[in-house]
Amino acid sequence: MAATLRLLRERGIAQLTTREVARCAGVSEASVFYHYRDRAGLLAAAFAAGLAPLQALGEEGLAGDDRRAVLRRFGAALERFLDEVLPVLAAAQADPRLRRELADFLREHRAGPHRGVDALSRYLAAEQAAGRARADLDARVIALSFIGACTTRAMQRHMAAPAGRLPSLERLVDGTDALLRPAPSAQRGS
Amino acid sequence: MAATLRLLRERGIAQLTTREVARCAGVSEASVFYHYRDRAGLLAAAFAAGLAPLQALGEEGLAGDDRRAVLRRFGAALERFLDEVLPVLAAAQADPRLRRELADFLREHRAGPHRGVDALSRYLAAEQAAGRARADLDARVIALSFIGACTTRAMQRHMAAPAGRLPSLERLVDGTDALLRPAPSAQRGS
DNA sequence: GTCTATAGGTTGATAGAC
DNA sequence: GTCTATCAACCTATAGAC
Repeated sequence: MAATLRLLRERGIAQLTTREVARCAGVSEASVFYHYRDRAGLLAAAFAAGLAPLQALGEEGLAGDDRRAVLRRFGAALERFLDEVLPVLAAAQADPRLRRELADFLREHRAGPHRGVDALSRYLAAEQAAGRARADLDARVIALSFIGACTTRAMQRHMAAPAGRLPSLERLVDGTDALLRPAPSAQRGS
Repeated sequence: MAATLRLLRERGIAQLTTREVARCAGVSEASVFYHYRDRAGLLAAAFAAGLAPLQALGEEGLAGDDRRAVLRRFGAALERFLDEVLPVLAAAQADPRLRRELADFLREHRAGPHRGVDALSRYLAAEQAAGRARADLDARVIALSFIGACTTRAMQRHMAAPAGRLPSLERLVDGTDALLRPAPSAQRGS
């Protein structure tokens, strides 16, 4: 399975043949079929293993006094996570059957982008409730925007496009923190 | 070529065989090889055609009096564009050779997420210069965040995940417009 | 330029010994 | 459970007629 995920991430799904997996794992091809029944079973297991981090990415780290530190930690964890998972998600788009299996998996585990949005927007709403963030902003929209920015950065990296032309994570964190800060007038008026 | 792109988007790259393309286009398989030399040539041509919208998506529509209308138009165009292009980008991840070709294509045409970020942030900077948007915000960060949000929405749609759980485009536009508005104090102070 | 026919190679999967 | 040997199907690509 380790060999399968490695091949899937490094070479893509096209070269992920049962032969290559067996060779890379140092076993015979028949062993692969004995354990996973057929290629579809192997891929299903690989997807379940490759997407396991989906559930692990909870709201851990989404707490702390320094909001910029919280955003930085969350953004960095999200991007690390996407670097691992994006290749697997992309591979599932190669075949309609795999696509359906992925959709079922996401539905069954209630996974998807909205999970991160929910978690982050809860944190932002708490910041608003505590008076540390502008209360007139839409927390879910900010959460989606921040997560979307991290996702776009990870995608650009994954496509090996010319890097360094998108704002850095540090700049993204600073900019997001800035727009959350209550307006000076509101602070004076309290 | 139309048949190729249709198969690529609907069934994924795994089932994109020269046989199926020929059958779907109503020609013989040999014709495919006559025109595109080999399967790699066919795929290269399909990528060039499928990614053509990358250049078309300029800053058109990024002007107008009503900022919310501008954002709505830009966001809708971007999501339509992504619905077409994401399947092609995903397919390129199936094979290392295709991946390199895609990276070269993006480099050569200076395409990539940063293009949209540049265009949108120019518009936002103009809004700031005109005093219609908070001048203390990082325009490039806002642009990346808005584009990232649209991208994440398109990705969720593309993965056939349970829809409707992310903020709508309308809500995203309203929320982004809101955080851009100058603070009341700044308006009074002028 | 388009076709039919076919070669050559790769892949998924099975049989059967150990 | 793991191996070797093998098969049947499929896919890319070419040859040659029209």
